[in-house]
Amino acid sequence: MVERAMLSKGELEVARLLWEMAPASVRQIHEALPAERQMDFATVQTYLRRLETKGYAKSTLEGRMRIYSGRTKARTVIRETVDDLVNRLFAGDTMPLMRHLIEDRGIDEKGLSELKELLDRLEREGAKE
Amino acid sequence: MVERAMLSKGELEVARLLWEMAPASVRQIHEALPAERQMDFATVQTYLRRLETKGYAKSTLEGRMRIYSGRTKARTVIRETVDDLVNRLFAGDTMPLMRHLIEDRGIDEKGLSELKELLDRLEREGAKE
DNA sequence: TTGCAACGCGTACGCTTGTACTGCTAGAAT
DNA sequence: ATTCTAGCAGTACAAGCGTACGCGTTGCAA
Repeated sequence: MVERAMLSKGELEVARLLWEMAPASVRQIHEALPAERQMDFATVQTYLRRLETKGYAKSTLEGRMRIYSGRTKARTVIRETVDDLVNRLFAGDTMPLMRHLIEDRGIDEKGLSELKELLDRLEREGAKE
Repeated sequence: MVERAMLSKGELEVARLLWEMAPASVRQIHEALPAERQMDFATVQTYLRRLETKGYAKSTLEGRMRIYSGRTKARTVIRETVDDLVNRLFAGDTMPLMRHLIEDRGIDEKGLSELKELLDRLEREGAKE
């Protein structure tokens, strides 16, 4: 596994859109940003360039437009990011985060049943070590 | 709610220890750092100072030692931090994070049953809106 | 009583991040 | 042919962050 520099908060936001939409032009990503998250076109450009520099994205010129797509799986980045958070905020223990998510943020009906299902399945398979 | 500057990753680590141990001296926090997380004494000092500046901690001089304790509840900071992560990485949707935690990180027997209990309780109370 | 070890406090400094401007260019419009 | 437009690449730059040195001080050991 290549050692990649960790993504900053801003980069993460852009990366998420990239995973969702890739391949995508700068403009597409820029337009996909949530309205309240106002950000300059050029800023998005910079983020994408940095993502590429750090090895998280690749791009090609399509005519005069640069088209980006991801080069690292979302899942990998998510794992790394969440791991880092859990380490720093909970000394590596997942449960407090889980508790927080469920108790403090609350989940809706659908989430609730999905979770229960997930847990049941895990139980049947035997909990991971 | 006072507008506090967000905590950086490093600050979070120190803040966590502070919540656990407060009231605590710089040295106590420094020693409580996990062995592999090598960090200079002076660095811990700086973090604590910054935590205080940002309004997350308060301190008093006890003889020649500065004793710190938290001034914001852990729960609040955790909420803000996790919210931020969820927003950036999952567009504000909690479920993917939950799924990730359960499926990709795996949980042990104990966690599994605790979670199930939690969910059952929630279900009885009626899922949150 | 002299010196050292421990501590706080101020300061430093290079790196990263957030945010954006500028100059250049190629295609579109007039 | 000339001007407008949209996009890229490069550059900028202040604020924040990670990390730590060094000075002045003080309680304790010798």
